Amino acid sequence: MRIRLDRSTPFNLDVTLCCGQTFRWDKLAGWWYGVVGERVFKVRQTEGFVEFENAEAHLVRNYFGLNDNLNRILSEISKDGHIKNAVDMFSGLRILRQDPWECLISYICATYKNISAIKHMLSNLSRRFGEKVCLDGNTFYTFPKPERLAVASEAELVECGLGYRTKYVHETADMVNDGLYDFERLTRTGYADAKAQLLNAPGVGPKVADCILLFSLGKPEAFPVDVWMRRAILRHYNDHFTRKFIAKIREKEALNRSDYEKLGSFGRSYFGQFAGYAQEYLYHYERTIR
DNA sequence: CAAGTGCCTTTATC
DNA sequence: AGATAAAGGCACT
Repeated sequence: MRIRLDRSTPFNLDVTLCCGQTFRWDKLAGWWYGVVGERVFKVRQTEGFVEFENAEAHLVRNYFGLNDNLNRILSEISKDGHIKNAVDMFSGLRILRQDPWECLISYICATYKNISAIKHMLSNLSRRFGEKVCLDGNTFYTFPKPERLAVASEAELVECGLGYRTKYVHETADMVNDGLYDFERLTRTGYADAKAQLLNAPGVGPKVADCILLFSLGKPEAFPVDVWMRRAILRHYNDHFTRKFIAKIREKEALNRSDYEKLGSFGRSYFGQFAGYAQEYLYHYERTIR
């Protein structure tokens, strides 16, 4: 099965899966394999097409954000030379629509870790607590259900390499298992309200919440600011802030909540309703070019 | 090869 | 309010 990609639907599968928004895809013999829900999606990009197996076209379109009008989004965020450069370089990078539960746990785990370590942790969690699914002779695992992580012992979670994140994951799994989060409803809730609700979960601060909102809850205005984005802002957008503020965030190890929100609202007011796309292009640029 | 640094931060405490 | 320290452990240099 395949989806045609014409000039009005730019897409770059490799960049989309490698840019650090998702952690459980593998490229084997020219095909990307990733578990989406209960199923292993098998996907590759060829001239003019996205080809896929073991999935349905509407699910592929939804997961890879192919319903978003990327040309319109890119022209809307292209406010200056720097972002235009990043957009030209990685054009076709799309924001995925990931599973909110998996995204929530993934980004709780992601705090203060590098991407390879995050992949390692999530792979451990899935292998130990998920369901085995095979395709083309390769073994994959679904992401563990909330009820499974809720009954896991903390010792088991520590063995997956979660470290101090263990109790956050465990308690958040409890909350989700108890029905405290209706992700379906959160996708229909406004950005600020949905964010406030996510912040009630342990291990979820403003940055983690923004990642969940952007990558799984369909809030393209979310503008996560991690160390790379802070660098990008210091390097290319410091004239949008006072000298004093820039000096402060240059020196400090960690951003406090109000400084974080200042940077986030800059992103939203400067780049507009698709600030999250701008963030992902700038983030990827900063990580690959630097 | 050892040791140091950094990592898509949050929370507790003062 | 705002600053500071502590919290795994792995990958990279």
